[in-house]
Amino acid sequence: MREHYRFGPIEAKWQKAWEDLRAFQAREDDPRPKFYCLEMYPYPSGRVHMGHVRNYSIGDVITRFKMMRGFNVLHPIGWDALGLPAENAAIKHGIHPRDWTLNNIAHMREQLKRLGFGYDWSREVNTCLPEYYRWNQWLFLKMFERGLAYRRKSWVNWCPQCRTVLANEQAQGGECWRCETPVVQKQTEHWFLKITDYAEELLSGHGRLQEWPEHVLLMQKNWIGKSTGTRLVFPVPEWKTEIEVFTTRVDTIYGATFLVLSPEHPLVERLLSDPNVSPPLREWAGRAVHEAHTRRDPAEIVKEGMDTGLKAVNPFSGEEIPVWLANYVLMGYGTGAIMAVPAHDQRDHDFAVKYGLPIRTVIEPEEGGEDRPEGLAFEGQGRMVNSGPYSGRISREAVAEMNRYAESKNFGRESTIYRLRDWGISRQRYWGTPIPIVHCPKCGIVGVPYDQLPVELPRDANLTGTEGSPLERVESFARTTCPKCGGPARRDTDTMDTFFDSSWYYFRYTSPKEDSLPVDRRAAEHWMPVDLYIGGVEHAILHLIYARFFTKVFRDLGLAGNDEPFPRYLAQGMVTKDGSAMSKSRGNVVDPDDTIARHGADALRLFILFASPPDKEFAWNEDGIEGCSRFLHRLWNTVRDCRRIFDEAAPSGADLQTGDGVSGLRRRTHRTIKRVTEDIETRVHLNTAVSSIMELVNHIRRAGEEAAATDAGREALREALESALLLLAPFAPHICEELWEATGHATPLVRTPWPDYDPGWASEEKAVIVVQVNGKLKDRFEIASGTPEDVLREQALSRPKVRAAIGRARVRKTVCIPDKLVNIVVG
RNA sequence: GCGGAAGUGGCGGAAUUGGCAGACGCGUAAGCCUCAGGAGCUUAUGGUCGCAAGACUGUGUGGGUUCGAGUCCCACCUUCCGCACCA
Repeated sequence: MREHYRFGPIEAKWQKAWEDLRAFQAREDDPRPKFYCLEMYPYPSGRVHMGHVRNYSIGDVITRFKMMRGFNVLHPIGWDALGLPAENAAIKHGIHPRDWTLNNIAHMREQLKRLGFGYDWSREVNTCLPEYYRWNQWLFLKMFERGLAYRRKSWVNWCPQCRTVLANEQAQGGECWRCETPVVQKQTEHWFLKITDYAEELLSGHGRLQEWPEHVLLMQKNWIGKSTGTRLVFPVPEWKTEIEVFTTRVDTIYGATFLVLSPEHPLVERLLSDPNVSPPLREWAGRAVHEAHTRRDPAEIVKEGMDTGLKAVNPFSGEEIPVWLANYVLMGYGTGAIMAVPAHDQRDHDFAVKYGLPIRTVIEPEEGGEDRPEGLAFEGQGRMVNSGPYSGRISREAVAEMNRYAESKNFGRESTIYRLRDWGISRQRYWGTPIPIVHCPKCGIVGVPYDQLPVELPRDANLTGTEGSPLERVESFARTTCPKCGGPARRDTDTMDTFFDSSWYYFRYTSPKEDSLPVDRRAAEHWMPVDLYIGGVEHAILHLIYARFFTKVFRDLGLAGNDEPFPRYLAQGMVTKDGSAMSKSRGNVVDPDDTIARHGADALRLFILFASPPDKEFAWNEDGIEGCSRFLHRLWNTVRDCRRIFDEAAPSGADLQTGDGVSGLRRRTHRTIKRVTEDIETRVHLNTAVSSIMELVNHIRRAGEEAAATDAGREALREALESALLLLAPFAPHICEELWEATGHATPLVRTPWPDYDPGWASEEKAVIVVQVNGKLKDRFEIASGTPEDVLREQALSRPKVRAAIGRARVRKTVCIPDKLVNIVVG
């Protein structure tokens, strides 16, 4: 072994060795229990960044740990290779998106290999290749057949910068999720996936996700936004039509003094088509529609509205009330129309006050509701008043009866609604999966037959970045014949949202070469579900909810048997530097390649795992990595020094049960094995696992000299040293392999089992008892573990310092906790 | 506004079940080694007071429960995150 630690050649050597060994290739016919460890696959932007390094380092520790623990581990990687940046690069630099993407992948693949991550590269998937995206098309057609994919005209979020339609989720806060440009509204036909069919199951499935962070479940729950109430119809006699509203407070209906429609409500179109409608109303409605979607800061939005002049009839009371339009009613939630109860809803109250509409109290607090604050609606439950036959009833109790009455009279029913909306997947871009649909003037919308898949992206699209869909202008692509009638027809020229790809890629890893179905059912049954999924919390809503949705669709299509893809999800924290996220715009990016060149992959991995727990933010700091680099050098030197000791007097397999200096080292070794095993296995607290390995190594250095004196000592030293290498191997695999080999092992570490600990050795022989007087620490003493309480008490009371602290005070009570402390209460 | 998470040394962070606060690492200081050091080794390192032994104090703030609270309860402050007129 060399005198000094040179990480460069060592890391290259072992990366090649693992590859030659096919150490990370997973096989279905392996009899050991399976473990599927998955990290979110990267977008091939060009370079691996620290967020990737962190994400994949965590996954690699789990992978290597589980392998050493005897599991058949599947640890795949691939590329989320379709999407906007490739196209923007093409426009900017004249490179074809395919070439740009494949070049980036080639470079990033090498970067990942240099980091020493143990992937099964034979399962690599790449979503921009037809071998992958043909299954997007296959899945789309299956969904189309089942009515899960459908086309409708709707207002869509349009990003003028990216020149594409965005899903609501991608336009949160009125800004494009990618470039933060304000989103505008357009009305077009496009494709939706009916995720709302699964709203209830996506919500109830949370019950099975106990191993998810609670806040992620909560975010999803809010996103799904289940709400139970009543649907009611208000007749509009003048137009011989009716307006349907949704309310959670049917008990307040006698206080409904007007109805409000969203400016986007379908009835508004009819209203405005009337030539007699007043110009101000027409103008206001048009403006409100536009503003409804370009809103920036919700706090700035002022409630505005106008009277339509129409009247509707309250189905319970028969009262005729005015119909208004107002900007505070959203078309996207419920029915797009509400009954306004100003006395019992703050928003309605504010609106009624502004426009002088009547406010009628119909609920009174059950006790002492005399001094209600001015200007505030009473939104609580209480006793019903002014409510016809229901007056005097308790509001909470009347709801069920009112629902039944509405249903019996056929003007309403109890109903559940969700905030979740169907997922718009059409994109007017080039670098995506073509939607496998043909538009025939005779037959209408026709799916491309399965035997004609994939519908391949044409290579020669003109990517200028100008308005409209690039595929629309590629005549050779767009012009086709109808699969049904054979007549001339046009292809759908939209491409799919790339979240479609990532919604099922984890299935594809289980059988990446399968060529008759998206996934081989037997392989899916073998590997699914993913046992641990690791990735950034920024995907807590979008990606994770879409993936859960797709898993349920796979199940319903008979492709797989699981309900949930990721029973355990670890939401990894952000990587920051100088107080903010690393980003090009802030200029605080640290390049992993530079760090590897300076300190090696092992030091980088070790540091990124050591500096904070995986689920917390990680603050980069240049000095910190030097500490880890120093630790690896120390480890190297320690092994080198110990080898000299072993060379001089080889361990003879002496009895490890004896020897005094030996037992301390042994206890520490076994305690460390226990601690590290539990930290990785149950808590995934990798930072504390690393620190206890550091402690063990530090201890070996101090104890080495003394231990070297006896046979038993040398044996204990060897045990400690080898344990340290085994425990550290998942974190810093290259140096550990090298040192493992240097200490005379023929089998590589990657094929060596994780060490077991002896519970007897892992427990303490002696306990330090803390003595408190009135809860204040006064003294401590060492005693054999398991010493009974009365002996502890006696010992504690006899200590001079304790006696001094007690003085002449009377001992009222003593509290004894075996192996821990004695607290003497005086006074 | 609603919901959630978190506040511990100069810094990143430990403290697994209510029981020694500050593990491990960084930084800092002194010393050793060295031709040299942005290398290595040793020691010290929450704060205040003290020559010292030691004493007091200390986990965002204020209360509470308890023999004992970083940990449990109540109120508040700050920061971060999510949602945001959701009927």
